[in-house]
Amino acid sequence: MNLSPLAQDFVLHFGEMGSRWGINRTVGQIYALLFVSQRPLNADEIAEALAFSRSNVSMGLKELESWRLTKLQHLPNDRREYFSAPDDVWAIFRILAEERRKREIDPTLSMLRGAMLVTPATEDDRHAQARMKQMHDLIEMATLWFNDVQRLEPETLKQLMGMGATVTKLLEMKDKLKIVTGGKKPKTLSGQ
Amino acid sequence: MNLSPLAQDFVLHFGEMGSRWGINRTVGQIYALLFVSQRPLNADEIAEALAFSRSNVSMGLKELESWRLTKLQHLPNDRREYFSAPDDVWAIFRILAEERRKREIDPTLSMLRGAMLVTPATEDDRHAQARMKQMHDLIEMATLWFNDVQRLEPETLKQLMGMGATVTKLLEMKDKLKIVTGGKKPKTLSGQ
DNA sequence: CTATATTTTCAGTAATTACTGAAATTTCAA
DNA sequence: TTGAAATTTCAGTAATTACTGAAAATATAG
Repeated sequence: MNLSPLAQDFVLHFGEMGSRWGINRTVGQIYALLFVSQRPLNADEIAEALAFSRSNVSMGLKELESWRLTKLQHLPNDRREYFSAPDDVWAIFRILAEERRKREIDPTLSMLRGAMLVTPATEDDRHAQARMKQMHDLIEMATLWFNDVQRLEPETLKQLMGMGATVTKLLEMKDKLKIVTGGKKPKTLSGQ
Repeated sequence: MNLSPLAQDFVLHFGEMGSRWGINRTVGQIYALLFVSQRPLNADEIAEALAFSRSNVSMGLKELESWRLTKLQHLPNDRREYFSAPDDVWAIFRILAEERRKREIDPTLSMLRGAMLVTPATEDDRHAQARMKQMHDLIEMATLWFNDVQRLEPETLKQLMGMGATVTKLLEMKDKLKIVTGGKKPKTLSGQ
């Protein structure tokens, strides 16, 4: 199994990035390889193509599996397991984002929630707690929003993103629409 | 300088998270300390409060400075530099997101752009390149969107996020509004 | 069942990243 | 200027994270 320069570049890059994305190099390369491969690969093929030890590949695949980033299948007259990447290109980014939320956001949110419950003893603590509350509210809002967005269909998400900067225009429109429907007077937007 | 349990918890937690957020433990703790502190602190005070070496604090502050996450000031009759965190709570998240984009997205995007220029030699390469294009288009769209959103005023952003799941409803509204501006009477909105 | 192919686990080691202390540099009052 | 206070740099070391190879466990054909 020798990779073309095109595939090799992609795989190596994904490996380097992997460590920045919170998955390690091995996992990144394995995913990249499966992502561009036209046919499912077994663990030995992966180990050979990437020059990793068999055990490393095993661990990497296990991690990808736990994130549902592999599809597993068997070929006729072959006991070995064959792996491929899901067709959906969003999959990897959804998973990376989701894992990050779990590791990087949720613990902070719950720490801050705990801090909100403390009765501050000193003036310093009162100030500290007020600052933490600012941060808490911000993160909570962002998290709720993220949850909502994450549930959107890829197609809707695409549409939403495709609107790009017009998102502010939409906000304005929202207010205009309130006028039309006889609702409250809209606040002026501070949008630049 | 001894920290209250409340502040201590926050600072230690931010330190642990720091390494997950792409800033290191030292930098995380220093920022957290400045964030909750009511008054500016000098480097020695920071080193003492966090039990880090003076040099480590120096490097950490330099990094925070490079990200504009500190305000620097001087006190009367004191040569030392005093540091505090910007009031804006968004600041840290904006910076973290921006740094990540630079480190984690942009290099991938340019690698993929390069791959798009190659003329595929084999059927395997044709397939690999098609997959890469899918990924490229997705990342490019997300990046453009991110750039747009990043430029929004905190107030507008807050409003946008506050809408949460209704974001889909907004998409619907967009279509309805077309009807409105086209002269037809609007339907009642189901927006919660 | 038994033998063998396949996969997984894990202790040890390698590679990476973070931190310290000593020395060098900068700043500024006198 | 000068020299003491303040800050920064950096080589060496500590701590963390990733990888390997050997051994154990699991699965399946006969």
